[in-house]
Parts: sequence; C-alpha cells; structure tokens
Amino acid sequence: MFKYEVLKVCKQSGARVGKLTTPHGEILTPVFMPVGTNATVKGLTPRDVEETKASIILANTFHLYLRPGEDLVAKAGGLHNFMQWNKPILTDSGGFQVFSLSKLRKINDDGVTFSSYIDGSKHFMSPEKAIQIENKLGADIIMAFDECTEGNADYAESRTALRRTNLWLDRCYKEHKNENQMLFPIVQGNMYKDLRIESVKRVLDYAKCGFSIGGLSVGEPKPVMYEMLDTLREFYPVDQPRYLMGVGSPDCLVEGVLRGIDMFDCVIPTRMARNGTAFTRNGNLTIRNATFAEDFLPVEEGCDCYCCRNFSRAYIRHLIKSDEILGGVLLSIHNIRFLTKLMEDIRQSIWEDRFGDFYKDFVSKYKWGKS
RNA sequence: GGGUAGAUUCCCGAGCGGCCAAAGGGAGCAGACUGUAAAUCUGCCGUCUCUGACUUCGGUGGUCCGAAUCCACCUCUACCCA
Repeated sequence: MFKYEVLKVCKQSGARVGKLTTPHGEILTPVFMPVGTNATVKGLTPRDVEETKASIILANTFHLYLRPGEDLVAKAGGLHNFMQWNKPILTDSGGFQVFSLSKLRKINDDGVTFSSYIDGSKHFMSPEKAIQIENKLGADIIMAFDECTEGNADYAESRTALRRTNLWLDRCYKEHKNENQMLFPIVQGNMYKDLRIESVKRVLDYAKCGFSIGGLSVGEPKPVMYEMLDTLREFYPVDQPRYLMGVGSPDCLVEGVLRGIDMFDCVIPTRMARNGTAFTRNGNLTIRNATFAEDFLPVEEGCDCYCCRNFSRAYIRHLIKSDEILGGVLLSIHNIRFLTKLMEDIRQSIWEDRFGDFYKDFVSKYKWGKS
C-alpha cells in the first residue's frame, strides 16, 4: 500500500526526485504540503487547494480532537470525506502543541495534561491516545507523538525531551494498528549534534516508509538549522522519504532539498498571505504597503495561479487594507501555488541534473525581507 | 430676534488651572510571522539641529507665577423658543 521510489538523483547536487505512493494517491517529492490544521486550509476550498497543485495537505490531531472530536470525524466517514479532500492527508500528532501551547500544559513520561485553549477544560494526551485519535481521523500518513523543545533549550532539557520522545516512540508503534496509515517517527535532539545523531539512529529502527525531522525552525538561526540537517544527512537511508517538519519559507525549502529533504509543511504561506505578504522569486512583497497602492501588475508576473491571472497588486492591497476576506484568500492561493511551483521547478532541475545551478540562481534572487 | 449647548492634534473623542504635545479609539505608516490559540501581534503617529527645544486645543484680548482648562468680545455649529 505504501511505497517510496527514488526516480532520479541529480548528478550536480545529489538531490533527488521520488514518488511516494499512499492509499489516496501518489506524491512526487520534493513536495511542499500546505497546512490545514482544522481540516481546512484556511480560507480555501478544496477546489482552490487542488488548483494550486498541492498533492497532500496536513491536518492536526490536537485541534480536531478538541473540536469537533475524532468520533465525529469518524462518523463523517473520516477526514477525507469530512473535508472533501480526496488526495493524501497527513495528520500531525499534537506534539507541536505540547511546545506551542506550553503555558497551558504539564508534561511527564506518561503524557501531557493540558488545558483546552477553547474552553479551559482539562485533557490528557498520551502517545497511545494520540495514535488512537489519528487512527480514527484516518489520514494517510500519521505522526508519532513527540516532545518538541524551544530553539534555545539547554542540553539537559533537550536530552530529557529526547528521552521522552524515544520512550513515546515505542509506545506509538505498539499502539498503531491501522495498516492503511503510515506512521512516521520524529527525530528530535534540539541543536545538539550528539542528541540528533542518537535520535536519528533510534528513529530508523522504527521507520518503514518515511520519517521526519522535528524540533527545527523553532527560534534558532537558519544556519544552525542547516548545520543540524548536514549532521543528520549521512544517516538517512536512501529508500525512505525525509520530512522536515514545519519548514516552509522559500529559501529554507531550497536549502532543505540541497540537504536531502523530500517533504516540507508550513503555515507560513497562508499566514503571511492573511497578513498581507506575497512570495515572489525576487523576494517577499508586502502587498499591504503603500508602494503598491497604484500598482496594477499581478502579484508575480508569469505566475499561473488564479490570483495572478486575474487581479492586481493594487486590488489585493485594497482588499487587505479593507479587511476583506478575499485579500487573504487570493494571497493564500498565490503563496501556496508559489511553493508548489517552486517544488515543480526544483524537481525539473533535478531531472535535468542542474539543481546546483537552480539553487545558486534562486538564492541570488530571493530575499526574505527588505534588501 | 431670544435662549441653551458646543468648537481639542487627519477623524471620533477624553481632558476642565500646574503631573498636557494633551487619555482612548479609528485612520495612516512600518515591522514581525516557519509541524496555526495568529484575517494575529509589535512599533511609530505636532515640528525640529530630538535625553532637549519650539509651535498647538475656533479667533482676539485679558486674569494668573502658570491657561486646552477662568473672564470678555467675536466667528462658526447644533438644538429649542419666537
């Protein structure tokens, strides 16, 4: 049911194109996966998401457990049916929420006790429970329940979190019974090379058709993240996709592929869209800014997305300034399409053994902020 | 014609003798955002030679050591009475 094949390795860079087969379809890697935490990519219909050529999206166990509840999703026929997305879905386990909602939780080896951000009610999440919920939600790929630490966590704290992540990893695999779902283990270890290496070795004892790298892009500088990826690289088996969790700025995607990463997800294209910023190959454009008030060009010339084919920067700026929902919707469409197109172009350059050149060209043009 | 209330920095609006360049909104401008408690958050928002100085609170004149705040007249606005 699950299969990963490497289709091509770039002679110039070593980056690769692969194909991951799942019950709901095939995914060409390297791939960017848009995030739809609450069983919706914010603001977009599945039709919109499909038009961006996204081949797989994320949803979140933690959020769907709190509302509407995994039983209701199961009753609806599973996530695919509930949200009307018939391509692959990956559910995150809620491990990241242990980190991002840290003020609301208490953690020990058994699991995590936390207060709901919705109504303050007390809940308990364990590796077993997370897997049970993910089984009910029915995504194609499900994530192990891990403990993610902050970018500046000290060694002792990082080691404790890793020990717990490892403990939980075993419990996740014992609990997981649904053969229609591939369980990905998660590498942790913060910014400590020895912990990262220990973690990846451990993870590979469990990984069958894919594994992921978590706990990066959590506040550390980008070069530190790249260093961690460089450290891990020699341990990767060739026959499994490698998923770098939570990474999605255009420059990080390119840097990640160069370091052997096959899968990425991130909220950043949709969040930045709602906050008025667009990705382009020449750098980010804060469409909200006054400079675009009378700019009647599309967000990015040459882009084939619905937004760029039809609307001007001036119009989108007007929508954003007027707090009209459509502004965020259109920019979300563009930003996601920008990333899926970036991945298409990366794959093409790998096929043609020129990803090294593509990388240099991209990095020389793309700027994150104002230059 | 008579009466009453009012005129505050782009807008709304607080201030009612010193702690006022003047609360709070809004608008405007800019920044942040990486497994989404984020259509959110942060900063700036009179001028300047900017750890200080200068010019502002309808206008003019006055009282006072000191006025956006008190007094007089004027202008305008709203409502009421004729």
